[in-house]
Amino acid sequence: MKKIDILKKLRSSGLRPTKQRVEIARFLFEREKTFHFTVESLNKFFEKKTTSKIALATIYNTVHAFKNAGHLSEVEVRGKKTYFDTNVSNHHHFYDSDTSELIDIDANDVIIQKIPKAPNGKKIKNIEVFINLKN
Amino acid sequence: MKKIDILKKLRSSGLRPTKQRVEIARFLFEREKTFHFTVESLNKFFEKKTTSKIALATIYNTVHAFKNAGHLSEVEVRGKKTYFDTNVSNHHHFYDSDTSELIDIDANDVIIQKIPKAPNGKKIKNIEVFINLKN
DNA sequence: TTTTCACTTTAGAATCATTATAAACTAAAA
DNA sequence: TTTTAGTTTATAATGATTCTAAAGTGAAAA
Repeated sequence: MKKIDILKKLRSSGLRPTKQRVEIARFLFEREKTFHFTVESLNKFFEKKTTSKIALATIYNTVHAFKNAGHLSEVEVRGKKTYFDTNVSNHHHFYDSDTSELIDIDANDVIIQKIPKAPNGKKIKNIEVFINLKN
Repeated sequence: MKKIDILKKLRSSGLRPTKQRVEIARFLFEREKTFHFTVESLNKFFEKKTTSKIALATIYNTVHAFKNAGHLSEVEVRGKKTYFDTNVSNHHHFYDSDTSELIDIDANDVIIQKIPKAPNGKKIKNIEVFINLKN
């Protein structure tokens, strides 16, 4: 992902490109593959990089702005922490509760044949398939 | 559900049948249909019944014992509160984020035709289909 | 029956993730 | 420059959950 795209992501999220936000955005989006993270894991990463300490509140704010702009999705995982995904396309997940690891499943790798119709005046927004793993 | 079954549920969860636990168990299991609840909703119910006030910690302990014994399941819902379900059979859910309401979907009403195979030495424990609703 | 002892309940404290706050900081525009 | 709106930050507040320690309860032994 090019620098200009990073700036575009920030602008489209209503965020000025400050030093902290650019760092967060680069860490999230300058990679080959999409990935999953929690605010805690992001925070740990920036704590290790002694060059740049970013306040927890800034990480929360920035991540939420990206999420609201549609640049991040939130994954349905039982538990305390919120998992985010830089893959915002429609897709599904494996979840390994032993390692707390999420693995993406491409939307094309799941075909659902039969689905009940939505109740009383409601419509289906989206369908998430969650496959729990064991050893 | 008969009284003896209530006692059975308690015993099989490793719980002595105390007054508080019997009350909780009866509220959860003495009904025609299964239902969803949170610890908060249970607590509110017992607060209203002025005859019997049950400490929050007791509710948490009892609910967890039932869950560990397999008499309750925990539903995958994004958000702070934990949702429990007295339906412990394999099934799926609609979720209405407007009302925070969960609706059961019978396992037979969802047919999945294609599924990716589990990664590296892992097996599939179970599959949860979660259908988000909108208006 | 009384005693014992393990199990329970309870209120309140502690914890953990997250959100809010308010003061100090930054930077673009007037 | 000065202004002004937007930012970062440390810390406080919140809310769900878990822990703790003291007081309560009850089944079974003596």
